[in-house]
Amino acid sequence: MRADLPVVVQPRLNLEAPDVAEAAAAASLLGDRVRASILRMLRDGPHCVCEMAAALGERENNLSNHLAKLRETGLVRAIRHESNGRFQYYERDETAVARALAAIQDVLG
Amino acid sequence: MRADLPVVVQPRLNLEAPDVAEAAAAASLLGDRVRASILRMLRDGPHCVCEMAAALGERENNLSNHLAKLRETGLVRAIRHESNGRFQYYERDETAVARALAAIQDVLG
DNA sequence: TGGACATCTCAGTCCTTGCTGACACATTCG
DNA sequence: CGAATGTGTCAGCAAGGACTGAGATGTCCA
Repeated sequence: MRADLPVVVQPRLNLEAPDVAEAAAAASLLGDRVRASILRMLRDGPHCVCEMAAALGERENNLSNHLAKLRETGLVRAIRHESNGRFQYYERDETAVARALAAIQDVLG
Repeated sequence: MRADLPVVVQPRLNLEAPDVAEAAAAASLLGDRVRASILRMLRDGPHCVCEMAAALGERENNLSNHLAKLRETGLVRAIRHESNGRFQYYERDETAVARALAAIQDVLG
């Protein structure tokens, strides 16, 4: 099912550039295996840094770097464990994640 | 509306790494402004290289490089214009695009 | 309080990747 | 055919980003 090609011989030069800044920024974050894994794991609920580091076979400080980027863009936030403040838990900001997905959907959908 | 934190004091080390390879690969392509713009513009129908290059303010060979990457991963395909073979038109492979979106949706959804 | 543990920060290094420039190839038109 | 135009390819360069190592901070427990 292929759309018909335009019948013009001259290319249409009035095509305008779409605004994909938000989608590209979100996709850029998702483009890294570690960050994509983090967001996928946090889909099922909060996890602490050491849990995710162990699951991914990455060092804790490396994961902390990636979490910082996700934190700066608002996709995740850090929360303290009530009974054990030593572990740093993270959870997704579902509103921000939904916005990111919507931006990507506008490009691909 | 925040999910309750696990009551365990010890971190759960049995967490397994999710498979995000396809999502990360797709997002990596989308993470570039030029490629994201291409996919967005092609959403509304085929366009030739010079049209998109003009719209984005990019050189044609640069666009050709990006189109090559999208072609290699199957997201777009090249088609010839019937009445003017000088212009190279591109269209999306909607099946491949839908797969890419589904992979990303599995991570963010 | 001191030690162990979990995390954060940051500079340095290395690798990846986007852009450019030059050239090759194909198609159209005079 | 030869010139002009549109596109593809590729090496080289430069900028960006991921990973590491060392040190600092904060929390729990003996």
